[in-house]
Amino acid sequence: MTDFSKTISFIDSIILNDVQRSAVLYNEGPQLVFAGAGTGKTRVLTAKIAFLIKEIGLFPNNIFAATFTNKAASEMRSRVEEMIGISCTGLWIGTFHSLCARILRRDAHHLGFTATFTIYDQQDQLSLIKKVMKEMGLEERTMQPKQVLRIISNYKNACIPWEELEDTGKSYYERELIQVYKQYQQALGHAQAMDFDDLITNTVYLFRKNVQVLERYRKQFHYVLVDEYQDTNKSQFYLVQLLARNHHRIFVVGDDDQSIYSWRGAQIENILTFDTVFPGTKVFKLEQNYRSTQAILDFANAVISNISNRAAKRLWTSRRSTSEVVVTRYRDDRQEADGVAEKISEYITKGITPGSMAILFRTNAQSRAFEDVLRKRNIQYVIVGGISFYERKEVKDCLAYLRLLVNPDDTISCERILNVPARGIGTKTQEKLALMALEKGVSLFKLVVSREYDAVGARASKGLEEFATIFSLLLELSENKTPPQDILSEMLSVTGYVDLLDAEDTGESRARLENINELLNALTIWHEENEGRTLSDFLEEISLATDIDGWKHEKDAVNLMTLHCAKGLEFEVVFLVGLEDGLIPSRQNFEDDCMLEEECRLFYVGSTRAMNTLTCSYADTRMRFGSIMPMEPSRFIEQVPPQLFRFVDRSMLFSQTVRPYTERRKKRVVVTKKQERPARPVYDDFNQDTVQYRMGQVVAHSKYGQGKILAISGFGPDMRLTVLFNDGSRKRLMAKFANLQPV
DNA sequence: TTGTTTATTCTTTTT
DNA sequence: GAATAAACAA
Repeated sequence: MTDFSKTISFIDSIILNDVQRSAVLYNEGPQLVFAGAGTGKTRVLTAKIAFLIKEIGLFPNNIFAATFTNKAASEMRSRVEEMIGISCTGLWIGTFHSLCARILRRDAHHLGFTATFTIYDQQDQLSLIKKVMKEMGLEERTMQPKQVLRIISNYKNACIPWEELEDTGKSYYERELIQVYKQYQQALGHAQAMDFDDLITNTVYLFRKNVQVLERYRKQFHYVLVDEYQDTNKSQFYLVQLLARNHHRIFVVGDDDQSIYSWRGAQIENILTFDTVFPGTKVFKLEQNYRSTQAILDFANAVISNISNRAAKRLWTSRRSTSEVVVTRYRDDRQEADGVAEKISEYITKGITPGSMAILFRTNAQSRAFEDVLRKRNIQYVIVGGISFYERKEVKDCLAYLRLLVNPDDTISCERILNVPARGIGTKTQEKLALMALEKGVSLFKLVVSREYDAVGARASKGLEEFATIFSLLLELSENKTPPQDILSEMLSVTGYVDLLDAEDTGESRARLENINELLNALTIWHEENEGRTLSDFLEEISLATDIDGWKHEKDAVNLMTLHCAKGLEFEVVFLVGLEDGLIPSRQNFEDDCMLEEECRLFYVGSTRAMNTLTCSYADTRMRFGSIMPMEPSRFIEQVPPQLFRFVDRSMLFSQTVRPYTERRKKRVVVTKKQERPARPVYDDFNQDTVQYRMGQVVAHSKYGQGKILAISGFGPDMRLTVLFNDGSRKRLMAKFANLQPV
């Protein structure tokens, strides 16, 4: 055993429990740390890195640490720096994608790529696959591009190149698919582009193909650490194995109960069979939860207990419960949103910071109802994730211009902006140009800029000339090392992009201009903070940004995000909403037991985000796909013993209110499994002092006389009634002051 | 070729 | 209900 007695004082300065401490100090070989939710995983990982540098004497750049988000990476980096008081700029910490991009920028020339290759996001991938399929004459009807992309992604995640698949296709369909895969990869190559999967797989291919390169990195990385190991896929596993196979200095942390990314190729087996791949693995189990109260943990444990194949563990806590878990039934999604918002404002009044509360949902589409109702109540909120800033049309247009300056082979970007803003280069001209480019063996962009294209129509010819002129100006600026924000603003004025939006002058166009301004600001700030780095670095950074990366925990804003996005976070108060069959578990996963289990784990992940208060809810009906759908409570809720939560039924509060969809509701009542529902409605203490009203009801007012209720909005103390009185006047009244008497 | 309208699919989840 | 594709007029 190595003697670390002299190190005790350093490690003691970090608060660790016994298991955490021994996991940090162990230095005899491969380590697998099972870290349940809220057990201080990040702390262990950070302490481990600090220990390796400070006590084992590794240099920061000897360490390869893969985290799940860039945000986690930069936080860990600064925590390590705090612990050891040494700058850790050399530390290789980041997502697998960022780390691989870094390797590939340096070494992808061995694979025939330039150092400035472009990273294609999902939109770009889709455009490219559609183009490839069109060239092959495949109908989108027979093969859905998205589906094709998913299959290709699966191949890549398993590190199976198309070369291995050629001539193995059993059916016509399969053979065509493999051809698409081949064409797609070759198109990526021609465009000097890689998609997200390529970043990992190409790194693996590089290491497999080129032993010298692999050896160089093996020598550099004395230690490999992986966070969220349960969410790694096969290619990531190969990568880790290639780096650590010889020295076995590997440390992985994860929790099989929180594996929620199998649809992205993640293999839960990676963590469950780790000790057979790395013999002599020492397993550590972190089971003390520091986050949640007993009630929340009991609830979560009950949720996860329905899963068959899991590593044995039992979370415990010493935190006594302050409140019970509540499950609320609502009539529809709007009432749910309103109920949650109402609770939130109650908590705010009690002095709980909005920033310590979160609303978690299964799909991004669910956020809208909450946004509306929070805005109405003047409660600040942030949506974490969702439609990324960098995915907006106008932003992507700008980025496409910049990308072309860095990578003239990037055909997808070129096609995107060749006619944006419109300059008379229509689809027909573009098709002609594509053909010419193919014949001459140059990229579309090079063809146009060098003006080597043959005759085209007069209008198109003028447009192309304009495009070429614009770019010769921009390229010149770029070569003269003009700051990127200046290049961009030059492009915006010379193309007339801004003028067009200015002229439009609608709410939408103004929002777009604002986004463009924000992009200019972001570029300026980045340029100031990253002296010496190139435009290519900026473009990479934003392509690989994770949803959570841009999120700064604001004190005054309630957080809205998907369950996936919430992984690794914690909040004092959590609202888990939309707990209905079809949503969670998602309808698409009904058929597959493995996927159903994953949905269950997702529910578990959501529940364990809560520190003090957990409120779950579901609705009887919900607006989906533009129409109202009847919903059933999630089967996962029904699997939890009823004594572990308090059931509150608010669905009967008003017989009819916002939407009069009586027919659907009648139908729905028949379908209801009455016995399986927790008994009779238990009315929340919420509404005791308000009177029940319904639409169409005839009421009397002390001053205005008799009238009929036309509409009801809000509820509880905020309920407002629109009443048509017999004298023909229409009044909007606060229910609690109006004192209306039923007639 | 461009800008309108209409039809259709779509929602899981993300690097 | 929104975003995209197809269909159509100018």
